[in-house]
Amino acid sequence: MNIELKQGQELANQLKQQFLDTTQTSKETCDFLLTNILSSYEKALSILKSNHSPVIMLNSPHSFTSDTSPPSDISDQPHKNVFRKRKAVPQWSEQVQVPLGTGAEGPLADGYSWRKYGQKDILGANFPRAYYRCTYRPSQGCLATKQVQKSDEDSSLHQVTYKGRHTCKQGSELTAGVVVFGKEEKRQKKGSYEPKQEEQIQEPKVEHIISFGTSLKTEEMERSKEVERLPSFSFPCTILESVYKKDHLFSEDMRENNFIAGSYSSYITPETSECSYLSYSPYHMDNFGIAQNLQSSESDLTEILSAPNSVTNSPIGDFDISLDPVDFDPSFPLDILEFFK
DNA sequence: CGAATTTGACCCCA
DNA sequence: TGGGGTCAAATTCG
Repeated sequence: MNIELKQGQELANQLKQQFLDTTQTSKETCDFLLTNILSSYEKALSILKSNHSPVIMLNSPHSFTSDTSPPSDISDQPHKNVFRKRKAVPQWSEQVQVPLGTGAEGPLADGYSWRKYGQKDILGANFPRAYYRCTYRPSQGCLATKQVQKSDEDSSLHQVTYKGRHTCKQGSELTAGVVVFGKEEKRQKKGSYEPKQEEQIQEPKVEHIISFGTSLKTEEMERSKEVERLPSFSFPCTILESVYKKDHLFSEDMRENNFIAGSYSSYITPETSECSYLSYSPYHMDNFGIAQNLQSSESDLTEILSAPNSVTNSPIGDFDISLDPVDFDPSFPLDILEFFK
């Protein structure tokens, strides 16, 4: 796997050089490089995938709606600058699939310490929804929260909705690859739906997890409700797309609080044309050696990438622009260059 | 014994 | 008014 990744890195570097010298960049060259990069990643990730890693499936990009967004958000304020600061709490959701028979019956840690503060039976849902907030909320004022709800259809599937960003500095000095599999449910109380695995797993944070993409995340942060609800938004099959659940939003002010969205490696399988799969496997990613400090790098990138938006007033359009010139496969992680920093 | 979880009550808003 | 989200006292864990 390391070989494949190394190769991908090399190819990405070549591609980077091509970008730097756009006058001599041929479409064929880029195409070739990208094809090989994708191939390398596909191989590497398939290895990961077969390693009993929990799989995170981001929600289908085609299900964008505005369930939780005020319907009047656009229509009522059509002339407002879409990039105005919004105080909406950034929120997004993921579907976390936990492999059976691994001892991990619940959603695995996402790199943060969470403390459960409530559980609620949800109308129409077979399983209750659990509410978590950052463990360090009292001490550091971190307002990040998440909700976890088991899927009705597949009990191994958990819908995880994150709200807010972590502003805390968690105990991230733990050894990489902390294995939480096998942590047994100790309590057998009735009504205890949420496996304990969910809690107090202080993963080494994103530094040990392949980044989902700095540039991608930045774009996410540039998004507003209005943008997401534009009907013309139709990325065919991208990680970007799948990140944005229909009824959840990314607020542009996410960057202000060092929000981390890229905690998972991502890839698209050839067979998967409608959704993205994120292999969330911090336990097997030690070999990547990719230590990204997203919290420190994203603000700069945000500045860079947000520039076009301010001109075109169309983040979506900017996406296209950023992809088209090089015939980017939309499923290809946009942050490939950052990926190998 | 401090920290985390449970769980019924309470609050808010559509 | 009811459903979803949060609070906080009681309970359990380590």
